[in-house]
Amino acid sequence: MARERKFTDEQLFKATKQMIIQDGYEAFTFSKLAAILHVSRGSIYKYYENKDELISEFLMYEMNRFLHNFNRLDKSGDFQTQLDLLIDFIFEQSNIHQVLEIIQQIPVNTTKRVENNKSRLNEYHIDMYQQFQGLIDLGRKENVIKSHLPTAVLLGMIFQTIAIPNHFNIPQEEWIASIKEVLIHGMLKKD
Amino acid sequence: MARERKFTDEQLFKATKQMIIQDGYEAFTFSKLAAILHVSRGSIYKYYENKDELISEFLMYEMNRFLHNFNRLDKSGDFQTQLDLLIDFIFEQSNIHQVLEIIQQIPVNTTKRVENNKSRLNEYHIDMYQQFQGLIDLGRKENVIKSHLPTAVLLGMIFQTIAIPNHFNIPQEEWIASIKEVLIHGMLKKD
DNA sequence: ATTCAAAGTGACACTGGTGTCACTAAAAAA
DNA sequence: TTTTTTAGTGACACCAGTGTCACTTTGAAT
Repeated sequence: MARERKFTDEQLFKATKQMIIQDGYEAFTFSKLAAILHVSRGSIYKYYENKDELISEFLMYEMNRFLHNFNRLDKSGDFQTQLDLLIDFIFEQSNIHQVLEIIQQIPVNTTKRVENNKSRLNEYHIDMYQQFQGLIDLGRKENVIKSHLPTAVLLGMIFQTIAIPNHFNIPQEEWIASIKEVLIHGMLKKD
Repeated sequence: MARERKFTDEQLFKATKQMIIQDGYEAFTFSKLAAILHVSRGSIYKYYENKDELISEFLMYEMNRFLHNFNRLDKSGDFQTQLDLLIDFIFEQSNIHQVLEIIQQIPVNTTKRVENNKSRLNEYHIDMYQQFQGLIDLGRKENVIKSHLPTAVLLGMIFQTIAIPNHFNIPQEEWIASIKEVLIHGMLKKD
C-alpha cells in the first residue's frame, strides 16, 4: 500500500449504477462520475482505460452479486414453492433486468479486458437461463405445467413481469401476489 | 413551392426510428441522420431546431399512427373476443412499447414546441390507457375477470408481454397463442 | 528522515457533435 | 427570361467529453 484511496469500488459501482439506470449507457461519462466521487477525472483512468471497460466491470460485479444470491435460494421444495420463491427473489433483485439489457449495449471494438468480460457475462447469462430452465423442467416432471407451452414463453413471462411499471403505486405485496396469480392461474375466473 | 425536397418526413421518421430503437435516445445525432438521408446536417435544421424537437415530432407521428389504427379495431365483440383482437394488435404494433419509453427520455429545458408535444403525448397516453381500461371494465361487467386483480396489473401484464425477447425464434403464431393462454388461464394445468 | 510506490491532479491536444449563417441551387410564378 | 421563394450547403465558432502524462501528494517501509 502507498496512499489511501479516495473512493472504493463499491462507491464507484453504486454511482455508475445510478447514472446508467437513470439516463442510459450513452449518458454515462467519466466527468459526471468523477464529480459524484469528488475526485479528478484522471484518477479514474488509473483503474479503467475507458467507459466500456468500467461498465463491463460494473456489470460483472452486479451479475456476480445476483448469481451469488440466487445460489443461496432454497432449491428443495416442489415446483410451486420454488416458483414462488423465484418470483419473490426476482422482484427483490429487480434491477437485474436492466443489467441484462445494458450488456447488449457494450460496443464491439474495445479492449481485451472488455471482450473478456463480455464473453464471461454471456456465459453467466446462459448459466442463469439453464438454472431457470431446470425449474420449468421440474414443473413438467411434476406434470403441473401445461405441456404445450414453450419453456421460452414461460421464462420470458416470469422474467418480464418484473419490469412492469407500477405507475399507480399499488402496494408491493398486492402487486406481486396479483402477478403470481395471473402467471399461475390466469386472469379469468374458472368456469 | 420552390425547390423539391430531398427527403420526406416519412423517410426522416423511418431513419429516426431505426436509429433510436437500435441505439437509444442519446446516440441519436443530426450528423448520422443527415448521412442516412444523404443531405447536409444544416438542411435538417431548416425543419427542427434541435434533436429534442425532432424526436418529439417523431413520437407524435408514431403515436398518431398507433391511435389511428387502434380506433379501427372492432369494438363490438365480448370481452374475450376483444382481448384477443387487442393482443394481436399490440403484437403487430410491437414498437409502441419502445415509443412510450422514449417519451420519458425527452429532457425538460427545451423549446415551446417540444413542451407542447410532450403534454400532448401525455394526453394521448392517458387516453390510450383509458380505452384499455374500458376493455377491462367490460370483462368485469361480464363477470369473467377475477375481481380482486387490480386493473393496473392486468393492463401492465398484457402490455409488457410484447416486449419479451423471442430469443429462440419460436414461430410468431405459437408465441402469441402461448402468451394469450398464460394471460387468460395461467401456466398450470387445471386441477 | 529518507525513500518509494501507489493515488490523485490538472493542463493539453484531440474528437465529434452543435447551432448559425451567408451563400448557392432549383423550381415555380411573374 | 427574370424574379421570387424555398431547399440545401459547408464553413465557422463553440462546447463537452476523451485519453494522456508529467507532476504532486501521501502514507508506509526501510
